[in-house]
Amino acid sequence: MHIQVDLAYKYDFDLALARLSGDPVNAVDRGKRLVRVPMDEGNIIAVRGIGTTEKPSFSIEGVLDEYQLDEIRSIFHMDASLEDVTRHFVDTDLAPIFAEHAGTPLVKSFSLYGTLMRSIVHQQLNMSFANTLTMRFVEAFGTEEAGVWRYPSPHRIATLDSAVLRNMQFSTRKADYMIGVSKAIAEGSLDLKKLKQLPDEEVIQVLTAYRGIGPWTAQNFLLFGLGRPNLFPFADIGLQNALQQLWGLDRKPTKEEIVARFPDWAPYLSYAALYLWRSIEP
DNA sequence: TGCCAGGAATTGC
DNA sequence: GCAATTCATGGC
Repeated sequence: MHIQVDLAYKYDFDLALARLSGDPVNAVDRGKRLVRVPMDEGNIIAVRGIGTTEKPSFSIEGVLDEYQLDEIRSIFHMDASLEDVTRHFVDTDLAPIFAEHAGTPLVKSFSLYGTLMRSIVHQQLNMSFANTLTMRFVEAFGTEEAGVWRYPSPHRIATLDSAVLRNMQFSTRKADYMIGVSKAIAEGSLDLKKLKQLPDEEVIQVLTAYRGIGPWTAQNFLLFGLGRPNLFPFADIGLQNALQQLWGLDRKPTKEEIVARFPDWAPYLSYAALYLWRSIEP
């Protein structure tokens, strides 16, 4: 079955697909304007762009109920207006990049656990190598169905010896982080779904209590895992580079210089981050 | 070749 | 408390 979803605001699906395809785990076909989403319930839902940026329309394909349709709309940010966000930044220093990439939605990750594992892998590694490692992790321990990869269960990773990951070119430290967090989830002491109900600060407090999860990883989880609108990972080197370029600095901006802009950008700090990242992507 | 990469923990003062 | 150091390896 397929359901058509039309949006009344500007939405650039091709940009969304471009960003999603940055992670090779995602089953994106930019030519067919299609992405297939492995749902937590086990089924796979395809989202196909059948409209334009100015007149966005989507075909949601697969067996799904009302709950899953809501989930898809939430993941792809088809449930709130991007116009409000864009309008908010018109009078700020970020106006040019919001104009250039207008309609870029905040698309969430397809898996909460995957977001966490991927974030740990990406800590202090270049994107290319980090993506290679993430894909290697998923292909070794995850599952695949009809060309769509799914992150492994935390239970599977919890039982691994760190040497196994070490042999796959993960650092011993990263391996310990990933296994440790997976154990907490497998044992039930860490429930990622429950974090949905907590405010940002409490989520950060809960997550950073675990070895390997610092502020950047926790903020990343809030932003791309839970889709929270007001997070800015100021420790992110990519964001620092984007701001250095935007502001024409010959050095990286200081934390103080970045935080000084927050009053203007709030309550949409996540979108400031999203569009800044977008501004330095090819 | 040496520095950097979508950090975090540990150590040193 | 905060800065410096360590981790670990591919990319350029």
